[in-house]
Amino acid sequence: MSSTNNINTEEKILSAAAEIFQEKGYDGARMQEIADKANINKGLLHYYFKTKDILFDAIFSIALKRMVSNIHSILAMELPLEEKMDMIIDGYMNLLLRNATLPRFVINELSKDADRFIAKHLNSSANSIFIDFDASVKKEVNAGRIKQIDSRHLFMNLISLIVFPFVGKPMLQVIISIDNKEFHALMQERREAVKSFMKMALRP
Amino acid sequence: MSSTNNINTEEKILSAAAEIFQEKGYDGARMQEIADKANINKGLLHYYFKTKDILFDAIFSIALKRMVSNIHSILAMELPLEEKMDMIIDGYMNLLLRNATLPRFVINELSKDADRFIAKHLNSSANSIFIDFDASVKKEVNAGRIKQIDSRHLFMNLISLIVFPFVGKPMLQVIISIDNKEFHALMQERREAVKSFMKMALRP
DNA sequence: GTCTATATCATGATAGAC
DNA sequence: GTCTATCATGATATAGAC
Repeated sequence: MSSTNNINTEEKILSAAAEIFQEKGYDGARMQEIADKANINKGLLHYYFKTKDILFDAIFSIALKRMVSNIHSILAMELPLEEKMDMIIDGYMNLLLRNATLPRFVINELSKDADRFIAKHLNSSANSIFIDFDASVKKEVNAGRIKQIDSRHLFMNLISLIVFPFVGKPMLQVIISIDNKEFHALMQERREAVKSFMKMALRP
Repeated sequence: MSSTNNINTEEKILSAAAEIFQEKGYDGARMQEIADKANINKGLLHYYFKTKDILFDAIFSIALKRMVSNIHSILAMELPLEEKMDMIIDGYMNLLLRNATLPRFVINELSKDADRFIAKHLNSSANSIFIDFDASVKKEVNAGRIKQIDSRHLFMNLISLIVFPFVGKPMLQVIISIDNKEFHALMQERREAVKSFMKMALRP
């Protein structure tokens, strides 16, 4: 019997649902397609997750945490600014090279009703960790070790350089006209490219 | 009678559809909601645009062109690299400050089936304009006027810094924890922030 | 051109046998 | 737990009166 089967089936569902939801979004995803991908039928799918919303929330919650927990834990560390930034670059690039559609999914669903999702899925305690980053930047600026810059723009620049190429891939490919293979090679190099670009921009 | 009414109604539909599709995407948009926003009924909506797909294509085509035509025309110009980049920053930031949801919409729908959309909506002649940018960068690098850098990464960096904050707004707000008002103020400053960041990074 | 009413179909969800 | 119906809803699309 089936305490083992339970787990296998539920995991099969979650894994299938993650793929479908990430690829097509909540609105585009079909319970039938998720059931097919998990090799079960709709009835059983609804047995494990009563509604599409409940299943979606399970997937989205994991995705959102994956997307922000890295950065929160790094920002909370006691480290020099440069090391913090390098760690963020390494951490995110590793994550995104493995799961390129994650940020687009999170951003999209978040943008439908950000407040609701944040309240629902995030321990609001995670608040205001950014003030540490801000303090780091001001310290480095005052010590003359980096150029004067607004820490919020600096932070946005950092995240933009890392995340956007993955999110905006289809648009970038239209403009630059490179194929998937070239694109992938470019992303492999990008970890170091972003690190050096940030350092170049900040040198006094 | 109604040659005037035609135009007004069609424009009302296009304007309503643009709002709804951009906000909710193809899958999330409802013909009923578009009809409501245009102050007509579903029957009339289908009289002007036989299917949802046809209406969507009309909207998406405009959005895609708006998103890439700027940049294509600028890249095609005979101008020093720095001026080119400043023009791209100004052009895009103006566009996005006026229509912040445009890039997310384009990227999303594009990512569903990039090839189909590109073939359908873009004169494929627009190809390979990027080689001009590449040549500009190499010239500046060889002349020692900017730091050594891969032109494709440089281009990605430029677009990322401009576009991502608008696309990733909900996620950035989760991490930085700023409200809409602060965010808007930040975007107002950002035009100059990006210009100076790019120049700082490239100085030899 | 514009409206109301309706056909058609797809989807999320449930009921009930095994 | 798993499956096979089946229901109920809501969405696109059409028909036909005005």
